[in-house]
Amino acid sequence: MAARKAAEQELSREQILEAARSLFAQKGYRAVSMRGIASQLGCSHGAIYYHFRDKAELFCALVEQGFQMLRAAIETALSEKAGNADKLRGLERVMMAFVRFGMEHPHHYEIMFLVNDPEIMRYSQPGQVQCYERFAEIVRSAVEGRWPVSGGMFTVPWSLFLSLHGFVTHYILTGQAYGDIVGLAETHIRLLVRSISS
Amino acid sequence: MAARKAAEQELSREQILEAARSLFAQKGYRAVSMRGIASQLGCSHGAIYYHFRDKAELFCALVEQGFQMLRAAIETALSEKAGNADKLRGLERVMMAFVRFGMEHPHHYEIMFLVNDPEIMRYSQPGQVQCYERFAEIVRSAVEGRWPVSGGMFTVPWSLFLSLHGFVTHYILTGQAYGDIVGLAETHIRLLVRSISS
DNA sequence: GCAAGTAATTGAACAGTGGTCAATTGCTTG
DNA sequence: CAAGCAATTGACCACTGTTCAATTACTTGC
Repeated sequence: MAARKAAEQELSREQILEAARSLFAQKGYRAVSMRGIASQLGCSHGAIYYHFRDKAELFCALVEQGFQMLRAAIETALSEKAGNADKLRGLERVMMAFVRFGMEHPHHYEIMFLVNDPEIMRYSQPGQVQCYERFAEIVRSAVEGRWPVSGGMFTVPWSLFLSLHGFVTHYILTGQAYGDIVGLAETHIRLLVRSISS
Repeated sequence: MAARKAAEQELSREQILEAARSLFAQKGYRAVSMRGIASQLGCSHGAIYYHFRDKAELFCALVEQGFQMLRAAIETALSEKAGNADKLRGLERVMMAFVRFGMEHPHHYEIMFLVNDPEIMRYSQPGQVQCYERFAEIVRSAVEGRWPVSGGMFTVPWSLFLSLHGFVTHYILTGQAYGDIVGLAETHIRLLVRSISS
């Protein structure tokens, strides 16, 4: 006792992603229901399951887009009229870009780095690995010479990342805006860079 | 068409907390249902609502206990045959204690520092503030002299905390055990302390 | 000793969730 | 034009947190 829509109004993967993106960005993962997305699209919730296996898969498609955005933000920050001489400043800018990205796309960040729902962890997220690899490369390049990079695992990039991660995580939770914490972020990052520049 | 239990078998707040604690510790906040807790207690789910307003209030009661544990862990670490001479080592031990606490009580930590459910954020958590104040005090005391503590907001303790927070957050998410990451934690903390000891 | 009142418990009911699936339909191809 | 396919529907299931009238055990006043 159901029907099929006319070809013009048929549901596309892209349309679903777009509606879902705006909803997830407003309310976060759990607060958005498949029925909610469907009603925004003007279709039934069952239809979405034809295009995506479940809510998690739908969401993870958006997450991968998020990592692409982050990579772009990092490259942009790195190439800002780089004082190539001072790679540490470049690193600082990259770290700021990371914080900024997290604060300006909190719900993206949340799922990219902060989701423990098994239903989401099922899906692998290659974008995350790529993103971190790039960051580590930038750190290594900035530290080169000042620090014994070889000899055992070089965990400095990882420590820096986790320290930024803690910052972003906390301020996302408290719902603050990027503008409110730029100063604190700069102080935080300067302290971190200080620890590797001596 | 219901009944009341005999006085001997009546439900106490403590019993509920105990059952809930073990369940939450195993499965986390969302994966535990009120009906699940009730069935473990051998009562109906409605009965719990007589003792706690809602699921969030029940959980937050456990969180406050968590902060008490954390404070105790910090004090213990600080008083471990302290080389009072070297307060930086004491700080390192306190930071390790923090990481250890997080890793050994991941679900406690999760709700103490990682919950964004509005339903839980409604309840204020005084324990968190107290805990951080104590930590900041220890940092200030360790840094005294080496660093311009006065003059503007002294954000170093906050930066250190966020950097630890990022570490714990990440490894809780990946479900690792404390033993697996002690080494990494030590490296991380040494890097952080390095940034304030120069 | 008994009646009234209170405190605690129950389970049905409600509105919501994610997910499944037979039935139905529009479109496409032979 | 008939057969088949692809897309959509909405009833349905099992579950969630929460509410609340009804019921009962215990306590208190007389």
